[in-house]
Amino acid sequence: MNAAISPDRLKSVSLKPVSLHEEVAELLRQRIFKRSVGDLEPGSWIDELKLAEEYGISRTPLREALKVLATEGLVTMKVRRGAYVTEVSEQDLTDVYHLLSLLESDAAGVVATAATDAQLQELASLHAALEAAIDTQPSNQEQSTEQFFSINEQFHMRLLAIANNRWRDQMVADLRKVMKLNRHNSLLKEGRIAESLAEHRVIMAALTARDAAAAVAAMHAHFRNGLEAANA
Amino acid sequence: MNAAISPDRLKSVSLKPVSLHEEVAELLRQRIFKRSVGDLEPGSWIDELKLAEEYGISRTPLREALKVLATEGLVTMKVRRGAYVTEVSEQDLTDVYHLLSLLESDAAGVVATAATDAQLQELASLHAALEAAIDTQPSNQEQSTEQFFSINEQFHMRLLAIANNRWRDQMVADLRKVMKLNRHNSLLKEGRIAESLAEHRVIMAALTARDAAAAVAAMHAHFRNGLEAANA
DNA sequence: ATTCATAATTATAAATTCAAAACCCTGTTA
DNA sequence: TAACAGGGTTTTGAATTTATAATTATGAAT
Repeated sequence: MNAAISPDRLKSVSLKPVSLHEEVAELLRQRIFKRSVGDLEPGSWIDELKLAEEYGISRTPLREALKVLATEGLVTMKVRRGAYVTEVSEQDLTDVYHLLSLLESDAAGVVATAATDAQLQELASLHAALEAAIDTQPSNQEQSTEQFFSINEQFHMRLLAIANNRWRDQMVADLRKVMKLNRHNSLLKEGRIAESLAEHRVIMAALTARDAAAAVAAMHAHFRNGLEAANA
Repeated sequence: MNAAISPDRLKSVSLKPVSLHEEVAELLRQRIFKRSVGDLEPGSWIDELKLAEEYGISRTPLREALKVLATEGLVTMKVRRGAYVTEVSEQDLTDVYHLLSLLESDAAGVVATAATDAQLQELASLHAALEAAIDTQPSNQEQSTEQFFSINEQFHMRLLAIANNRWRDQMVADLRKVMKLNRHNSLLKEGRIAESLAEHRVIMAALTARDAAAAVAAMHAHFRNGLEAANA
């Protein structure tokens, strides 16, 4: 199932070494997000001994990883009772989505105000790529959709990066993780691609016009529509 | 200096037991916030061995606590190099304050829209207490100021609670911790009490009128003024 | 004298061991 | 039959030990 972590992981996997507990945290995140039945389901108890054995490590780094995940909100720790995968209610999802919308909309406003022309150009390029991904009508529509999702994510990421507030970036990253705990985790449903593209056009226009208020409003609308689609 | 943690801490301190690493995390937070010279100053390396000895515990729970603080942003961990107290730049402070403002303003909007009449009444009571704390002109002005700060904090806390989004609460709590890393950590400067009170009046009026947009704007203004005072 | 190599020291990371709390099962009793 | 007591097992929490990376110190060579 899950291979043990190889001893030479550090050199083979990445240039800069990462501590074992962080690596384990990432592995656990992925398993939690998968939500496969019988394996780290929401609400389920996390068997430290079993996991440590699976990964071929001791309980120490595993427990450290669990504490990191707990601070991120992915697992919940009960004293003397161990760790449980956090259950996210519909209310939680709505709350988290609300905050994501708030943070990203604000970021859009900041970008409209403070971005350099070169940075706006970058976003414009990404937006153009987004348009292009749909414009083309390939026989393989799936690939086109996939590309759209990918570029869409890049656009949002780039926007946040340009807004240049590492604390917000961290918060958005954590909130997105929580969203992923849910089964309908996609922030962008299929079938909404055309609408989404139109919304992006409005956002881009507001940014280009350096109209902060409009950019905030456009991003808000983009998120609002996304939520409605997700709940449908 | 710092007394060792007594063995019977659990029963004596609180009803529900709390794990050692959480207790240590809280102690470390306080020490970091104190910013006394020579003791956990920003940027300084954290000596695990020394701290563990001071507290009379092993390195294991201490290291777990450090990982929690790292996720909160209070300390920074470098692989194979240990933990360092996070240095917050002026830029960081501005960024964090911006987010606090954003989150609390949004909360005000939510409260204006969704709070029950009883909840609004609660806030009104707190606001009245705030007015009263100033109205009285005691010979001891210090006590009055102290009371004002205390009630002010209660008001903001209650507002967040009523907005009822535990994820936002968590984020605000974390951001406030970061703000406390700074020397000018007060979100509310003395000498601004009269102005602050006036701003609160505007906020309260908007809430009572159930005017979400006005509440958001009023809270934003409240924070904007607070920042200017802090930078002065 | 400065630089590079290497040995010794120090500190972090992880594994292992130990202690104690919670859970579970069985048997007894009301 | 249900509830409770008690013992054994499991599992968490913390301490201790071990391994390894990084730093410092030492010394040799250019």
